[in-house]
Amino acid sequence: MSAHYTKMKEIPKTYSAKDHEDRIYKMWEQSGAFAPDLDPKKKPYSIMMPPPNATGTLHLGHATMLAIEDILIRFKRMQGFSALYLPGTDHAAIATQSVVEKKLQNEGMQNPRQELGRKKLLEEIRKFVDESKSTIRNQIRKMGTSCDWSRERYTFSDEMNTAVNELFRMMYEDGLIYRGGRIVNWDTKMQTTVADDELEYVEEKAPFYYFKYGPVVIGTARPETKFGDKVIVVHPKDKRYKNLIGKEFDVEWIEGKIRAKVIADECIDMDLGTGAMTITPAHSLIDFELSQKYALESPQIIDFDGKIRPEWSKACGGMDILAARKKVVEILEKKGLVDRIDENYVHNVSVNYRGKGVVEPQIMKQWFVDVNKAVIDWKKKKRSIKEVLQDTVRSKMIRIIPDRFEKIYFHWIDNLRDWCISRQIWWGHRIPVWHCTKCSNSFFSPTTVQKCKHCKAPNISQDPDTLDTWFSSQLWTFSTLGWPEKTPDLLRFTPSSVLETGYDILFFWVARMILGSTYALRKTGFPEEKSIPFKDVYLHGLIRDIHGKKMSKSRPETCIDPLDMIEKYGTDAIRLSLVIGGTPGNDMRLYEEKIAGYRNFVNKIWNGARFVMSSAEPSIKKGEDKINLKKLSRADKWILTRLNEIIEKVTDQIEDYELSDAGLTVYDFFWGEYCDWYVEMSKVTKNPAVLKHVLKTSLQLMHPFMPFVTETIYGDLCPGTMLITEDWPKPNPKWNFPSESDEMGRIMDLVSGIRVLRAESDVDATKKIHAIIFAHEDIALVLDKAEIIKRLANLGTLEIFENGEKIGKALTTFVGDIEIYLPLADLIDFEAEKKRLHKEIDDLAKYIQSLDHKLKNKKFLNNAPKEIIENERIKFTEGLKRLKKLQEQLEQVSK
RNA sequence: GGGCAAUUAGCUCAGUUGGUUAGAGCGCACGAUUCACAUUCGUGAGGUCACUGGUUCGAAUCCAGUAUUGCCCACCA
Repeated sequence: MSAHYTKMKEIPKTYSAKDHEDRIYKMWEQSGAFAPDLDPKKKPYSIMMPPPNATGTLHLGHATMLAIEDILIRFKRMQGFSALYLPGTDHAAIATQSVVEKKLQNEGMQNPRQELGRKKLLEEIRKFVDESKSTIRNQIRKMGTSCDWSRERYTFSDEMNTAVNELFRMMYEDGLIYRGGRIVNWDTKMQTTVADDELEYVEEKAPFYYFKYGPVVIGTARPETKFGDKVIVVHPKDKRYKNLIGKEFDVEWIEGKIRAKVIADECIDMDLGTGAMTITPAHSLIDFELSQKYALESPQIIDFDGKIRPEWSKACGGMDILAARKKVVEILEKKGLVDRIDENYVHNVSVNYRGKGVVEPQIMKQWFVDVNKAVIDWKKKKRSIKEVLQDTVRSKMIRIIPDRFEKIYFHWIDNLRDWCISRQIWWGHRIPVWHCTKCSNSFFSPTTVQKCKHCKAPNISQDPDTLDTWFSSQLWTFSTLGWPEKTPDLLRFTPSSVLETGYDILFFWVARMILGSTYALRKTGFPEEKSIPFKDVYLHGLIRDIHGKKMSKSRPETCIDPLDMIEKYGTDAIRLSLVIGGTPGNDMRLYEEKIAGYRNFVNKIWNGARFVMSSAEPSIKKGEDKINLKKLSRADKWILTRLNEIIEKVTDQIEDYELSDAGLTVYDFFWGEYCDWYVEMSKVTKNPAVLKHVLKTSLQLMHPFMPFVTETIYGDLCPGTMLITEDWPKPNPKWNFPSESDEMGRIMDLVSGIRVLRAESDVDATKKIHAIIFAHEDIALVLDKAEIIKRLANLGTLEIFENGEKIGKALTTFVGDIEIYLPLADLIDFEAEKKRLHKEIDDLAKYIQSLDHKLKNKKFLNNAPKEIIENERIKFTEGLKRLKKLQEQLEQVSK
């Protein structure tokens, strides 16, 4: 028993991820490998991690994001970049406050806001965030994320608050931020406004009512908003109503007589409903815009709790929307004003995507960011936010991957309205503006003030509202680096190299970062190309279940928890299954069998390494894997040539963000070429230096994808070094042996040929049979590799000749010119073999015929490129050769 | 209503600028435990590339249209 064998027994047969991952992660973290090397000669590469909610837990979206980002950062770090991967968490304003309020309600509180007051509720939330923050941090670590924890940031830290206030000041003084009474989306449940793109629509079937309103019939799904309607709008070209336009009259309505007038506007769709509508300016966007246009009143009908204001109706005052709707219809019915009711009307109800509270349009004083005011110095002109948003992408300063999202992005900008940034919740950055009740002026101040800036009176109070969470998120890429101070980190790492996130967040966040970054950095002296937040945007798809459906908590059987999967299969396996098979911007299906499949690959690597390290000195001593060019066998030359090709291919694929392909490239190479062939050949004759070198290089190539298993093995293979900080492999120009590679290709085909013959006959698979080869030109090659052929094809004896008489009573095949015979006389079912040959000859004949047809087609010969024609000719002659051999075989068998 | 994506083997997906006798993994079938690995190895069956036209010497690939599925945006008085 050799010493190597003893060593092998010490290594477990299967790789147990759990036994290594935490230890390896700790080693990386403590070594300082996650922090960027600040050597000024190194080029910067940076990724700002999209911050998960501080109170959240890791889900598949995070896991995908972390896997992709970590692959990129590890790759760049190994390539020698000064690679910064900055982690952080988000205070997630509305989401977090609603979670804590709900929690307090479950603990018995009726209305936490009222009962606790602002200060105490904020304390509660802060406590909750502090307690739960470590959960997500540890889960990020579990994914193997190589981010620099010493630079961790939080969107609601004091530093971040300084940055938010500074941005607010700049925008406020530029007149970009203004306060105005406008129609906003009011969430009656959370008691706050929400932005336009935070709305979600739920389809609902509701009756659609037609009411007689004076001389016209109007249609509506919302009778409860109609108390104060006194303007009828029709299309100016509508013949039905032409003579009514401009007229006034009394109409009988819900609460008695109303003086109504008729106006005309182009915005009316004549084909919709009756072509006439009354307007409710306070609770509909279009109606509001009309009321602005024609200077109409806009009285509030529904209050902020979603109830009818009492002054409108004795019967309905204080009622909920649905109850009031019923009541109004009842009243109108009694008055005989209901024309008809369509019961099958389907419309969309707006809800807040956070918490799903019903959203009502309301007119309120809110803070807005003007997207049309030209204030940014951009390419020698003052430009608006909208213009800059468009230019950064149109001019390719920012590249969106996949590029089809650029169109979606432009479309979004075209429809962009001023951004409502104030929220009526407490958990968030407070609006740094003070109002004076005496002179009714407002002014900016980030700190507490005692007196009004204008009239010096002490009657001042801070604006009660907080900022939309995306207002602070828009600063993420540069406030994390110290802005507004010009820190070395900021100067070095901005713009980020790539922003990686899900496509569902393109508008919420990606667009707003472009907005915030270009504005703030241009204002503080950065040139245009340094003011963008990132150069590339990589958008990953959503993870779905095996049927392509969204994973949903209501169907737990379809849900995959990444942490469970890590526990069961290891982090490397889950990382691979989230990356392989996915392309940017496309959703991907995930199921447990897939993860198990990649776990098998992880184990394959483990065992490949186990073999190599047990069959040679287990570790590589310094310089020992230097390859001696003079001592290379054909097999060595083949695998080294392939390795060179693989290095080049994988590098290109990762550079091009083709991560799935890159992963598959190393997978196929390691398993299908290195293990299946080279390692098997090494069991006959081995070159330990090459064996180890290819293993070592493969580990380097696979490391970004599967950091744990590769680092674990590397630790044994190259003691004293850490894979995470190793150099990314480069192809070695000396290892280019195309002719030996071709030769080995023929040897492998030959082995496969024999295997096929064996499998087709009823020969016991374990039986060591005899084979005869006529190798012709390849005689030296086949003689050289005879032992390998014997072993891989499981032959007992092998005779090799340059040439010879065709052998009867044998199974035969050929590879190129090489003839192979398995003289198994009594074991062969010659009838079956004849049948097989007939079929093969028939298929081949058809194929040759089609080629012949093609090669006789003058149009083909005139139009196709030379190489293609040449190729077809080769295929044709090869086919003929093969056909001839098959026919000879058939003759032999038939004898 | 507008737009985007997908449609290839039983399942999940590849298929580079048009030129392969259309591939992989899983699953299935048959066979294999001599010392890296049964989380393994070998072999195989299985496809009118959704449909209809068109462009071309040549189409899974390009164009037009249709169908199915999913998503996004807008509107819904």
